Amino acid sequence: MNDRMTPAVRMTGHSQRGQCAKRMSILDAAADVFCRQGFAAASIDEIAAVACVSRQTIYNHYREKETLFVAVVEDVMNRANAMLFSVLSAFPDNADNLEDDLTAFVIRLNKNCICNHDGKFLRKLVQTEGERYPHLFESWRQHGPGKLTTALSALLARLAQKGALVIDDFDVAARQFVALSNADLQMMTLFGGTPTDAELEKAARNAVRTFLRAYGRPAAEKFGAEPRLTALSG
Amino acid sequence: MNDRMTPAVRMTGHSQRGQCAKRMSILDAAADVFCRQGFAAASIDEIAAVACVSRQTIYNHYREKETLFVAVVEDVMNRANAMLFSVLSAFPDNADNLEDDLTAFVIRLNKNCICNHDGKFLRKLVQTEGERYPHLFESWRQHGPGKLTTALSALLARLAQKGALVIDDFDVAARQFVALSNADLQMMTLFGGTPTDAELEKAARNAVRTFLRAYGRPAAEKFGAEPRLTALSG
DNA sequence: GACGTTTTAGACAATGGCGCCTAGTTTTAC
DNA sequence: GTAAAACTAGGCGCCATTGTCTAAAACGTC
Repeated sequence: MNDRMTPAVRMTGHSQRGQCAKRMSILDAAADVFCRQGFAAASIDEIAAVACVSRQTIYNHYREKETLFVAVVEDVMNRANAMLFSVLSAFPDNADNLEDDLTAFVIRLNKNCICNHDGKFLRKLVQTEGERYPHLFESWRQHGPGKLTTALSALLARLAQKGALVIDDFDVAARQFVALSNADLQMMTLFGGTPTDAELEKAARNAVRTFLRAYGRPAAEKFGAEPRLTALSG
Repeated sequence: MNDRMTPAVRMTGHSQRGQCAKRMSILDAAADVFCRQGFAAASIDEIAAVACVSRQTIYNHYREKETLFVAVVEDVMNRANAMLFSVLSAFPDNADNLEDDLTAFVIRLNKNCICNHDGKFLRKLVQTEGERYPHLFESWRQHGPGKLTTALSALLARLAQKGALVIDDFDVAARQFVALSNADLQMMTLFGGTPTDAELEKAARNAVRTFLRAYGRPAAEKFGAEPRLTALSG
């Protein structure tokens, strides 16, 4: 009977320690089962078993299966959104060592936003249940990839203004930057596999090198020129 | 005992014309419902209704739900595979007008292999049910994207040998070519939307332009030079 | 027109999940 | 220490679905 007493994942330790822990445990378990089975095939009993919680407790916190589902999606989306914001705030602002800085950024982006658990969960769920929940799809689109490309567009524009890049259409460049960043990993990420650090770095380096070949400074300045040639622009 | 009179795949239209039509009708309807609902949520009754066929007929042709599912996947995969082969066979072999030829190729690739009904169906299904049917995922990977990047790698190498491209790693370039081709469309394709011809052409042009900026002839020849400067290479 | 095959419509049991309820136990608050 | 709240285990009714079965009807062939 008591297969596992695993007391969930984390708890704050104050007053509603138990309740809060239960809630998080349920959310995590539900995310796991929903992601693996899809909404229809996921059973409340299995979620309860994974969460080490009685079925009634789930119905106590979330009125019905659908309520639990949207709560799970909201929870994961909030986490993913915060992480994306955090990663974006570290986009390189400096034209020195642009290739290395961009590579490091792509590594962080892939590792923490796209190839991580939440990112895969959201993509899979949107593709699986997006038809049944259009608002879910729209919300994911605006908060996830939409925000990413919009923000990247502005960040690339800043770099272009400093003379580090030559870009005609910032939105296109942003989408291509994301596409290149995932070119080597999307096959692996699509299904279970998680890339190793070596694979992450290789993928990022390939992506940034090609991106800079296309959008970097023209060849005349690129070869042997110091980055400070057009200094005052920043 | 006479479970199967099915004489393989197609017939000239004599005796069992009706049977073949029923089979195809069932396959099409099942593909539609499986794609929209997923395997678990798809009901045989709905498939029968969409196919305008009695439920018993489905159980007559396919022993159980699972049998029908794998038949559907095989069918769609065969179609998609044939289409991919057809599109790949039209990859530009000539270095003249490379940008236009590549753009036309990308348009065909997106239109007939990636943004079309079968392509979306397979991607969605692999992501939805790949965990339950690993062989399905593996088969799709090898026959679909795997074959695409492998073939593209060889085709790009041929162009590089003619001096039209400068590529260090053909596999990476092939993956990036595919990634760039879908950069503008994947958000639209991920869910219902089908891109218009104008969107298809714009996406292809953006992709090819960036790809050629990165892998095209070096800048010294690129700027203002006629493509015939090194004529004998073609 | 007779015959065999296929399809149809509906009924059928079996299964399993959802959502509710209750009785009993544990945890938390005061 | 006690009362309230939350949790557990299990049972229950309801409903949808799967897969089988049967009798009637449609189809094509001779």
